[in-house]
Amino acid sequence: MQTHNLERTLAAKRISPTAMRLRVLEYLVAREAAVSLADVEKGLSHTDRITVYRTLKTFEEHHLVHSIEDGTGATKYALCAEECRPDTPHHDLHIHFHCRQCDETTCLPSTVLPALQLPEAYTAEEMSLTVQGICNKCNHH
Amino acid sequence: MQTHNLERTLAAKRISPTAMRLRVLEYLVAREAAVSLADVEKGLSHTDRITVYRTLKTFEEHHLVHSIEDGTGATKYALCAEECRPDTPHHDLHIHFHCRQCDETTCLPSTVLPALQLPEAYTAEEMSLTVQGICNKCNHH
DNA sequence: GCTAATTTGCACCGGTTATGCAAATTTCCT
DNA sequence: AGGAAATTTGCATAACCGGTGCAAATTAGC
Repeated sequence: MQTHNLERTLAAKRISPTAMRLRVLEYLVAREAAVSLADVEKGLSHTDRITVYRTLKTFEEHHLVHSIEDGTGATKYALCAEECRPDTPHHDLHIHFHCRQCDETTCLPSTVLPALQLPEAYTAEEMSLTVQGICNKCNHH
Repeated sequence: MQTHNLERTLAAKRISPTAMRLRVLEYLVAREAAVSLADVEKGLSHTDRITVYRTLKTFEEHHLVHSIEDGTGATKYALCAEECRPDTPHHDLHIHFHCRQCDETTCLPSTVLPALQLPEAYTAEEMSLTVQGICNKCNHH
């Protein structure tokens, strides 16, 4: 994502542009990796944790971000791809990569999930694939 | 797994067979689905939660069980397949299926994960694939 | 500008994951 | 079998994450 008009981004997902939401979105855009609630709280000064929490929930409900469980225990959030529409169920069917060295979690949208053959009588609705390892930055010393 | 000699199972993974560990293992064997710490605590009477917690951690360290993050917030544990050796890194490269109706999480070992093509310079060490949906039992009304 | 709706900030709760430490148990050795 | 050393257990206690209720502040609609 580049050259952001933050208000425009919020409006596209039908989110009222309050001061808090603009600050949180600005923080999300600046960061490449997925962020946790604690990350945002530390990154922005003079903010209430609960308000940030609800802001991220609002972003998620309006499909501006998607939540990621990367195994660290804390839910992380990353901006959705442009294709995510505010009214359709969004699918983040890409890999979420957690680097055990720098502890950052990143979306790998280029890696598409292969179709799965589930056993008889199982119905899949959602899926998530998390990979643990060493990311490209940490591999380049 | 069938006709268990519990002591033998523990010994194979180099775990001292204390009374507590035998009880927890017995409970794990009896259950088909993955169990949470709270499940074990409720299933066994007169047990200390912390002790069960540490017992499961010990089982995990010795590769008797593997832990699963199914999105419910609580870590669940399931017995490892026989191939898991106590000294090698264990791979639970099967699907973990969480049924949103009966709320049970099961391992689907028959469904092998296809090899992934990660982007340049990413090194994968572990991965987990969780699928949410309706399981076979709940689909059969 | 004024009213209604939404959003924010504070207090507070609950569940899960953890740690420290003394008592109990198990292991090991003779 | 007995007794010391190592491990394991149980209790107290705490950190952390996610969440709700409610009144004050802010925003939106007219």
